[in-house]
Amino acid sequence: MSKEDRKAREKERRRNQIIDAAELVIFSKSLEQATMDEIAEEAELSKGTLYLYFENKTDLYIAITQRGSELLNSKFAKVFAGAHDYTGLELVKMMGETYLNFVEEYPNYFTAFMYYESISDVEALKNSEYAKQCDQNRREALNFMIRALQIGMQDGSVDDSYEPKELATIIFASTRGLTAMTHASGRGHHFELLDDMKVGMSTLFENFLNLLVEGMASKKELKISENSSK
Amino acid sequence: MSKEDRKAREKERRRNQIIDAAELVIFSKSLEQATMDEIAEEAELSKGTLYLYFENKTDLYIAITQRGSELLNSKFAKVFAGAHDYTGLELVKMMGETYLNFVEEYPNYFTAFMYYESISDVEALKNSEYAKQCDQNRREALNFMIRALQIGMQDGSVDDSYEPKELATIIFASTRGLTAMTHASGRGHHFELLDDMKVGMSTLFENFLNLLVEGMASKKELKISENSSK
DNA sequence: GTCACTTTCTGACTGTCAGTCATTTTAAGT
DNA sequence: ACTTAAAATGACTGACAGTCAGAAAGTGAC
Repeated sequence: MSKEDRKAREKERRRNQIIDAAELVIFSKSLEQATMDEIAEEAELSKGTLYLYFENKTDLYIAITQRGSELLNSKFAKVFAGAHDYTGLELVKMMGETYLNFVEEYPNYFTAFMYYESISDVEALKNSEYAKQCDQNRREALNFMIRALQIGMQDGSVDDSYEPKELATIIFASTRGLTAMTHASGRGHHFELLDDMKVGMSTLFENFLNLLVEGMASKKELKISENSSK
Repeated sequence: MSKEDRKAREKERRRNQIIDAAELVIFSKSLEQATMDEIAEEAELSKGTLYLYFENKTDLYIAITQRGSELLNSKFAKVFAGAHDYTGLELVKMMGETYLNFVEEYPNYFTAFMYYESISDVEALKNSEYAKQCDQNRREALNFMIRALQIGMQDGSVDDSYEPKELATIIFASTRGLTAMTHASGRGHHFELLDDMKVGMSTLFENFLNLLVEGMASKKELKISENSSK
């Protein structure tokens, strides 16, 4: 049925055209200051049309968020494409770095992530197809991390007394906290902690990873040496 | 000048009365769904009056955020009130637990924190006196953590090869990431990771702290035993 | 090429709500 | 009681998200 196929493709194109326009307008100002009329004009469509493709303004912004999460996951996937040459622990570090680079390269997508997470009106999420995909993508990202940890536990680089899922969640959540800070201080936003201390974000992040790695690295050799000294 | 004092106090009382009402209304719904008219009615004042005390709706919500940050800091202060009996490392852990408890006890304040951090319109922040206080409170919270670390470096419980400020920032940011996840999964919000894995948040958090602690604990004895085994 | 029918698009319109401001009310001072 | 200053009011405005009746474009049959 190339007929319905083509139609579906065209619909998809329109959708993307709208999201493109929305990114342009919203990223140049902010969600609150951007209006649907502006976005419609940028997309060279009428406002009414936007509502044929998106439930409402929030839904449209979540579609942008979804794009961002897709992009981030593709970066993670790339890391894993060359996974053979690295230990699991190295993969974990690389994922962390990938995350940080993403935030620095696409701060606007990260702003969208932050907004998405701050949505307190749960109903608004339930009605959004894009929100479901965002969540799905997050699960997928977490699975990457779980895989990295499992590899690490196999090759002995990661302490296998942790539950991989649990450890992955911890690493993910804490890394997100770090990146959120990077993001905040990257603009004139909020308390400029990093300006106060004369420490670059990359140094900070490196230390963070070291801290984590130190905590999760396999303790086997150390344990042996500990015992042997007693 | 007890005259101006009293006036100032009354003004402060009005202000609090409005914030009380705003909390009641906004917490029961959400920021978007709450209207200024409702808040005014709840406060038994007219809408116009709200604007004598707050720049705009966002500013009012930031005032709530500020309250929350004040409350959180008071909890941190309590931890330090009994600091003598604990090592620096223990204090760090206790601060983490305090944070987690706060999120569980006052999820609405944490929602406000999340919103505050997601504000992408920087101008809106610049105009808010409350925003400045929020930032100030954050700095203060960070100082608590720095002090805990310094104590730890003194008593030998914390690895002193780190820069205290830097380490404090890392711990804070990553802990925030964890608490944000706790918060999200505490409601029907977003991907219910924690439901998937049959792991309680408190267990997860405990492991997180262990991981951090493991990484930042003083390595001196270990290093000695490592050397002695070679 | 035209008619019938469906799908897509339009933009004027509506309702809601944040924020304003001329006017009133209350308080304080003399 | 009168004056002046400060605080509070609520009707009003402007802006904007979201709607919907009707126009336009596309499709296919004859």
